Amino acid sequence: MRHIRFDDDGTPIYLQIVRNIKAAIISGSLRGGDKMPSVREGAEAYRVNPNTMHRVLGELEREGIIFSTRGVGFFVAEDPHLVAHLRESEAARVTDRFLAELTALGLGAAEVRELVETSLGGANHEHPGRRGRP
Amino acid sequence: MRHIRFDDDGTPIYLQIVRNIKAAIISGSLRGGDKMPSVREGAEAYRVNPNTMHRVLGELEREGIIFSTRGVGFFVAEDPHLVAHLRESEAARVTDRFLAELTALGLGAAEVRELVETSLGGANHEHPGRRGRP
Amino acid sequence: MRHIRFDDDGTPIYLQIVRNIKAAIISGSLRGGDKMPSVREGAEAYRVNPNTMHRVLGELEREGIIFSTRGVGFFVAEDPHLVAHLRESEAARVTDRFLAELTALGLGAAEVRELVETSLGGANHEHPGRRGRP
Amino acid sequence: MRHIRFDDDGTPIYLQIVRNIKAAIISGSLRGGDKMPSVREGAEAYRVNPNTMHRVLGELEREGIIFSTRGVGFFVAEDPHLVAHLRESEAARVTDRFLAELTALGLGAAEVRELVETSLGGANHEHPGRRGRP
DNA sequence: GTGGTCTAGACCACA
DNA sequence: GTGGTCTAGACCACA
Repeated sequence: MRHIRFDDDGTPIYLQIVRNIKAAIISGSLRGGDKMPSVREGAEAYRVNPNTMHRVLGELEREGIIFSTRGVGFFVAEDPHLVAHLRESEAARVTDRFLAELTALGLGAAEVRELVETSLGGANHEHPGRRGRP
Repeated sequence: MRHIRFDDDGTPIYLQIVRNIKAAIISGSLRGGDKMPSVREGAEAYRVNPNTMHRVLGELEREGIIFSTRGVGFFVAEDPHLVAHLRESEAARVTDRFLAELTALGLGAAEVRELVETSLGGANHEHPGRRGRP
Repeated sequence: MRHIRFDDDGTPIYLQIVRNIKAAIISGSLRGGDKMPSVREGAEAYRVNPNTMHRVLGELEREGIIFSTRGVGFFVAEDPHLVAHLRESEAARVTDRFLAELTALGLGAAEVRELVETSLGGANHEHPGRRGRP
Repeated sequence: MRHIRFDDDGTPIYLQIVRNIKAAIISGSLRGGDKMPSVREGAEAYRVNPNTMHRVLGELEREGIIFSTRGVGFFVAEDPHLVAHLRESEAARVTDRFLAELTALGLGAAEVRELVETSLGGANHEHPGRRGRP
């Protein structure tokens, strides 16, 4: 019998770590100016090869999320809009995956809207402080 | 430094396999009346312990998706609405997770709708054969 | 000569324990909201493996009779109709087994009724407090 | 914590074996005139002490179900009514236990009758060949 | 063979 | 601590 490989959803490890670090910034547990763990520390923490960790930091630097100071290390960028930008791009990524999954199940736009409205109706997903006046 | 375990998203393996099998039924690669792989075969295929595979099949049986005949094997139920029911419940699960993720990012209902509409507009997510006439 | 295994009546241990716990709830020695013994304590008390005890508690949870709070323990559900429901389902189970046994002995409906009436007449099986006034 | 002993329903082993042998006679797998296994064989088969097996055969002899011929062994009695008598006494025993269990659950005579009628109605428990004329 | 039960023992997340 | 998951491996009944 054929061996079925399980898909962790297939995302390469280095991108999973990238996302994990972005989540840490969005949640505020990592802030502008904070020093990142060194390649060696990060590799140990995530149990990956140092090369993989290097790739992670390189990708984050390429996206302008962190920057390096030679001989010192990597630091989180001090851009005041960093969190907002990360939030937006994560939201877009999550939404794209959501629509891809529903499409794979054979649903169309109308059914997607219906599902979203039903779920929105069930719980209060309104962001606090943005509700209309009483 | 603490070791961070990477997150397969944390879902237990047995539930991932359960979902995988449901997907096979939704996609039609597994049909009503089909014999499931035996506990031992499935365990080998998914590279898990037979106990874990048994748990998977037990869970599917509990949900009425498959049934077992002792000494013979497990079979997919022949309920004509099985695929429709699975599709619905999977869609609901995916939608709930989607809204939970966006809420965690701090988005409200209006922003969710906007994201969905933008993504729906971007690509053609209409189910083939369900579009209105021109 | 073949070794005959004696029959605990063949019921798996985990189901015997499940029934035992239901009896404790029906009899009132276990009440809504009560904390159940932990998996490890129960395993020791019933002299079974923790896995088996976990299966017992899992089955009771699946039936809605108890619920678990991670890191805290299992508790008896606080459903006001719990005892009545358990009593009914146990009575039905006992009755089904009774009729199956008599049928296996070759008895028909008329003979079953006769046996029941004879036995009811012999002893006082009337529930206390439900008899008519003198 | 106190150790809970499980009850196999408490019946002594020798009586369980006695019942088992009676069932074999009722079912016809043991017939009038058949030779019983020797004490030593029976002890091995049921995995009990020879003393226990001796007690079993003694009890069956006392009830007139088997008889012994010195130096030869035990044989099933050739009484033409043996099966009918065994059937009746087993039916009475089963019925008594049934009523005891329902009484323990707090049910009265009316509820017992209702349960029996409901269960009799559900399946066809009529003995074949005893149904009324068409 | 196939499913079903059980023990032994490890490791994890959560509180 | 407590529940939850998983592996390893044994033994059983049923067909």
